[in-house]
Amino acid sequence: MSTDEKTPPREYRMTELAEAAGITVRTLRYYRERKLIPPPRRAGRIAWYDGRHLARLRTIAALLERGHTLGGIAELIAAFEGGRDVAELLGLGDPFAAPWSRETLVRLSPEELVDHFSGEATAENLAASLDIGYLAVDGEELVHVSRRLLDVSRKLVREGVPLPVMLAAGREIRAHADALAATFASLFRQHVLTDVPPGAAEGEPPSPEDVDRMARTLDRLRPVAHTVVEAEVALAMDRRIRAELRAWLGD
DNA sequence: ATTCTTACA
DNA sequence: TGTAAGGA
Repeated sequence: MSTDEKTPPREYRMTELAEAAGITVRTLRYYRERKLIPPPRRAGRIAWYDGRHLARLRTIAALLERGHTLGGIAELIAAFEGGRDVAELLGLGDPFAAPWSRETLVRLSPEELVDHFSGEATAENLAASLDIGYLAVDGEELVHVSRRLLDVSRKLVREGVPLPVMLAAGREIRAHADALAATFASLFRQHVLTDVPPGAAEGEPPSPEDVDRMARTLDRLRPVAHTVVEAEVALAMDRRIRAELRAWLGD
């Protein structure tokens, strides 16, 4: 049941945007100076802001509420935008566009998100989801990085798992997944990519050919990693279920 | 007169 | 972060 209010690409003057975001004009200007929000469109004397700016301001407010400093938020934003540029530069593009991947991005209006997680769609949970990287802000919409993760989140919440608890678990799993990815990367780096130069860390800039080969080779990690992790998790869950049952039966 | 920036506290 | 002063 989403109310179809008129949401044409509205634009805001400084004062309007500040009021909509619940901050002062001075603060708005301060955020802009600190590169926390993109520059507005300039029409002569007037600075025009749009929904993306408002969304960004809401994100900043949520992160501030959660205890982040302005400096930390600026780094997050820079890393997010910078990382995207680096990926495109390397020709990797959207990682979920790969043919082997079953991941799809899901665009959601804030209203749809509330529909999915009614009572639990709070500013804190939104900030946490942004922080983990499950959600990203794109203009006036939100983008979930994985249809499968989104579906399973809804299922778990319906099963009674509180969203904050689930997000904390997600954070934990993310850490393990990062460690797994690092293991695979190191494996390839040391034993498969032996003929590739050390890298930009301390040396000559790598040739475009090397960059290309590096990207392709690392890309071959993906199916390998998927298979190994899937099989190992299956085995681990098997062992765990047996152990839980044994403990429950009081063995 | 309005809208925004600069500069100082 | 508020605000007075000044440019366009």
